[in-house]
Amino acid sequence: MQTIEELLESKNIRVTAMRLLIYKFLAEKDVAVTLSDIENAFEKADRTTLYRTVKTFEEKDIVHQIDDGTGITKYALCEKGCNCEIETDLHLHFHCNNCKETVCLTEHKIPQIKVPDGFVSENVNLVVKGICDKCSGQ
Amino acid sequence: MQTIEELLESKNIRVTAMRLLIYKFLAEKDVAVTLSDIENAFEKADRTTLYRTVKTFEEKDIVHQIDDGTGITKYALCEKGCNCEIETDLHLHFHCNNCKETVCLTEHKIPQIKVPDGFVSENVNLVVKGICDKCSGQ
DNA sequence: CAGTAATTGCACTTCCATTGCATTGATAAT
DNA sequence: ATTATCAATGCAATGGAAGTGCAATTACTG
Repeated sequence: MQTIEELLESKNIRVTAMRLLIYKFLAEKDVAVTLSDIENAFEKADRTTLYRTVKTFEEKDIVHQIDDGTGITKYALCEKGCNCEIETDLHLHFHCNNCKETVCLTEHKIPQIKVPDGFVSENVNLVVKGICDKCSGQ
Repeated sequence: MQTIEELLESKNIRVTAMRLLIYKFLAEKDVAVTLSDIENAFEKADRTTLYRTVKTFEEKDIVHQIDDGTGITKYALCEKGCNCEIETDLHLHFHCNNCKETVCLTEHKIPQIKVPDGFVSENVNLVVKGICDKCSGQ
């Protein structure tokens, strides 16, 4: 169990107040968030700073980007089971058509996808849309 | 074998010169196109008209929208094997990291994706990225 | 404590998607 | 045929998100 400071240092990222706050914000959310979500949570901070902080996290494999088809990029913390740098170890994402939230289904790996001869698969993005557990279970 | 006019009429869309031209343009492309692509092909026409024409086609299941992760919406004609209105009959899309083009792999159906209890799957979007046949086969 | 490099904030730009409104064009009724 | 009606088109403008340049600030190094 390492602290956030230790995590950032291990990735060669300077520890700043802003980064700690943004990391904590992401850590306490169990859904993927947009830049606007972060912006609303930190109205004092500048959009650009938030944008670049998230980009830095992304480069260092602290968060991963999610394209859930809404047209707005979302971000979520990479967790223990999420080896984003390994392209074959991608989990799927679920987008709820009801509450519009997107979650990582980390435990559900993407099955091997066959592509026609001549095509070389390097990466797979799989988004399942439907009704999430919170919205269906009432 | 029906004409384009008959197709449009069967979908209750008025046959106009613009729509015929745009349909033909889409029909002769074997890759998904952006609105800008269409715009470049029809410089005389207004962007809005092209936009709304494609939207109309989309509503009537003549074209389907593709989100290949580039952030730019692409469109492709629904073909015989493409029953877009039937959610369980979705094919996958392939985006080439080399030539940046996106194609529909209509013959490759998406395998059944299991989701956790409580989640209800209604729709699946699968984009495979890599190198396409044209770019790999030289 | 000074010097260097990275981080932050502000202003701006670009690109795509989308809408309002006036005008043109096509269908239906007289 | 002529007009009335409604859809389609074109023009202008807006909005949202992503991204960049530069100056000011903050954090590390010696």
